[in-house]
Amino acid sequence: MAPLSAQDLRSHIVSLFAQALAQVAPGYAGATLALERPKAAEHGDFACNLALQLARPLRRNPRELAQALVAALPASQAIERTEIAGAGFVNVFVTAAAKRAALTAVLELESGYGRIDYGKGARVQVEFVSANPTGPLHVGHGRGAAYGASLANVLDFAGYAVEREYYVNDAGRQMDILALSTWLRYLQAQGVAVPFPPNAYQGEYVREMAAGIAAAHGTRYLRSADALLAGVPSVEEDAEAHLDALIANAKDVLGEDYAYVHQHALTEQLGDCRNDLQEFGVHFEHWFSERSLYEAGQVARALDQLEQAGHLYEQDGARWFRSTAFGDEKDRVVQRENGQYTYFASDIAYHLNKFERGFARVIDVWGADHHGYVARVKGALQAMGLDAQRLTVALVQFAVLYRDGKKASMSTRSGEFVTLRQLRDEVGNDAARLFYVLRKSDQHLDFDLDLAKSQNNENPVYYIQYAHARICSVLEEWGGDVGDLETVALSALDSPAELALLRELMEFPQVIEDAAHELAPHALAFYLKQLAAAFHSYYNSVRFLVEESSQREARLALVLGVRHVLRNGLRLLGVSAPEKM
RNA sequence: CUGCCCGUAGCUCAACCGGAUAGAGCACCGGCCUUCUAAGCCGGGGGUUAUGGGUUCGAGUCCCGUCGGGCAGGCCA
Repeated sequence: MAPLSAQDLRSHIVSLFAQALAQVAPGYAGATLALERPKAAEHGDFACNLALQLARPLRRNPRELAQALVAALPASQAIERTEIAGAGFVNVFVTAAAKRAALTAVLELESGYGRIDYGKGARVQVEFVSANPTGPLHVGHGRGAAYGASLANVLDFAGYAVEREYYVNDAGRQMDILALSTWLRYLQAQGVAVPFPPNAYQGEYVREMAAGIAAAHGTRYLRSADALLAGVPSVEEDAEAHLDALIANAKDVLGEDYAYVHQHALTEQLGDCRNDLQEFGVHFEHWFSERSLYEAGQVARALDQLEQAGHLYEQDGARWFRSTAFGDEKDRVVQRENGQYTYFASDIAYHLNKFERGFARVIDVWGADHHGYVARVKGALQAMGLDAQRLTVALVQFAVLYRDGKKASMSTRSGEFVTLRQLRDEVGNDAARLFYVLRKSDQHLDFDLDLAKSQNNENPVYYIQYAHARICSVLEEWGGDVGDLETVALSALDSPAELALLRELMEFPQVIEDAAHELAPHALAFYLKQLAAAFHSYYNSVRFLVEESSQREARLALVLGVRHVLRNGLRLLGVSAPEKM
């Protein structure tokens, strides 16, 4: 028979059932039928629960229905046998020849094996990280980065046209606080006696930026403390008002020079963030500036649109969006009493902009602490007459670091947080990338630093990579040209371990589809562990470099196929596949 | 107080949008290196899926209550 790839084999069997269904229950011919992967090998390679699902509407005994389906199932060379089990499952056992043919497809497709057309080229935007450029990325951002990057890779592999985007919050108050913080440190370094507010950015990196400015421009930004502190309420009175007054004075006192300090701080921090992510294997097609929304008048335009649709109103001097009309708990302010737009206002404009760019689907990756924002953003989209269903917000739970079995401290603002860079330096990029996506994203993550660093069998990173390195080692020992293995006879592959491994390889495209559908890269990570386990088991059960050539070549072809899949999967997760360990 | 998320082996976690006997790893116990990498493999014990009800052929999964944990509830971002 002609080699069917795993994906083709699956759809081949689906079509057989569709034909059987059309004969047994013509009225339900259009029903969507899905094949399950049975957990237990005794249940075959595929299972169909169609009979169970049709039992009720047809008012027929499910086992009887299963009998009828099996009887109506067209013959196929790919099917060894079928059996009816349990309440009415139809278990399908695929022939060894069909499984070997799937391996042939793996060897032909190589790095393309597993790439599917599930997304049908639809444009999808994945926006992630989007941390304020006000300081180094910390370990919480790291999880969003690893999740978002892996997810985007998986979606791309599943046939979507993916665009990765980082939303740069370069317009808000937080940036002003950073600029102020930097300037205050600069003044202090110049010997000016100014206080440093407790709610300003405390980190060492702020001092470094100040030193950089001094080194490049000397005393150009030196001003008197009196002018800066004029009319500023005390910290004890109102810490936030204190900060805001200092910012206002800084803008006054520095005049044109304020823009330089602001821009310098932004450029420095964004650059640092970019480097950090690049080293982490995370890249973006677009870095989208919040400020550009204001400069292009898009914030005002978005609010006009809401205004004209009658979804805004004035109260207490502020402008509100009636988000309660769309299921939110309370209405939200979009423009403050002082005329300033809120963060929410630019977020509305940003999402309008996203939708206007024509994405079939928009995925926002947010920290779980932002879950309260989902309703209002979706509400705003609806209010503007857009289909909020096209937006999916993937909430990523926090990651908590553990060292020596104890929580490692992670407080914000105080400057005492563990940065992503520190984490990467400590455990390495591979361990960080894999550990971050080893859990379902909506699940809290306990990140065990000691485990991530350990070089032993407890560490899943090494477990998977070791499988890859072992294969490379075997192929090198063999010394032949792996290209030749593509066409060798595979009929020697017939042991239970070999058929089990073939079955694992066949599952890969389906794993990609599931991971894409569920937005769940962890499914891929689990699969790779499982594939590595099947390989290690095989490795210990049989010798590859045997005298008999057909057996030797067939086995080498099989492990070469495993290597392709391990590489493809690890690549999507941003983890390296070393050839030697 | 209100809303959202979560609760699965001693520990860390899976379970294919309701399917078959709830699965892995670690830890614990016992085995396997003169042969392609022992960072590996093989075997063993371990569960009332927090708890009480409900829905149906069938529930860890859906609905309600209770207990326990996390996160939100600014004219902050």
